[in-house]
Amino acid sequence: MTAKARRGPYVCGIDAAMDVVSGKWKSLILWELDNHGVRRFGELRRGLPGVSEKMLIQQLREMEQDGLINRQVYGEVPPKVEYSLTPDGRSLNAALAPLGDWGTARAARLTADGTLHTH
Amino acid sequence: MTAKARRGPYVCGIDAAMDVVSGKWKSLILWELDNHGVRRFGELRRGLPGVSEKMLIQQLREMEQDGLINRQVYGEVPPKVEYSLTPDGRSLNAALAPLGDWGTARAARLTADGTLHTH
DNA sequence: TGCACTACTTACCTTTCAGTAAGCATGGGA
DNA sequence: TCCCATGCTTACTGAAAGGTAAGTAGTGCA
Repeated sequence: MTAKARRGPYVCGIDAAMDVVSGKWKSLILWELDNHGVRRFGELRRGLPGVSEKMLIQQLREMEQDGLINRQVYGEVPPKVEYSLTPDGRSLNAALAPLGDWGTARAARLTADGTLHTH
Repeated sequence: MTAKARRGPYVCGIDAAMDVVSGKWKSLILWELDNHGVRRFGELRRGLPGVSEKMLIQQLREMEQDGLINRQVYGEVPPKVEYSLTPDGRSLNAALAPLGDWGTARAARLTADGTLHTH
């Protein structure tokens, strides 16, 4: 097996969720897809500044395996592939919302304190 | 600087929250401290089966730096140190709850499908 | 003829994360 | 005198995550 052997026995729910959402770009992919509904590979790449093609595909593949996203291939040339969220992906994104709010509030706190190094 | 140079500019709130909660044991530490209120180092270690002393301290120190936990040292011999959550730590734990529920539901789904390898 | 477009794939390297094992300081009890 | 307990610290090692750069296929267009 080349893919990660994950889905091990989990200590708790957070564990199980983290297994699926950890990875530098996954939450952003979730967000992009939830916002736009459907996105092509190139659109996603342009929507996530700094991601490399290798990383983007890697994360998309894992998310597909984990049942978070759908991958629709059109047999055209040049190739066309569309990605969208599954119901699981959408509910995960919803479950991440409070965490996002917490993070936003924290970032605001840090900026106010001058603790954040913005450059 | 020996500590991680984190708190970089964040793309979104999830990013900021993940920066602080990623790490193999942090969510479990949060959970333990929320459950018990106050715990000594040894109690935490015994409460997190499989954690090494090195990892536990590393994560506790980072969480302290991030303002999630309080560290109370008693100048005794043998040493005695007590850890507890700050208000930020408690609110983070609350924000993690929906994610935990999602993960629990997912784990249940996987087990029902027979997709999960339990041994 | 050759270049562009798209969605990948591959090889290689660096950085980060995590685990093991050992050592340290101090005082009390056997 | 030696060992035990506690809460660390340090050095070394391996594994995993992530980054860079280049290559691939097939068609259309200049």
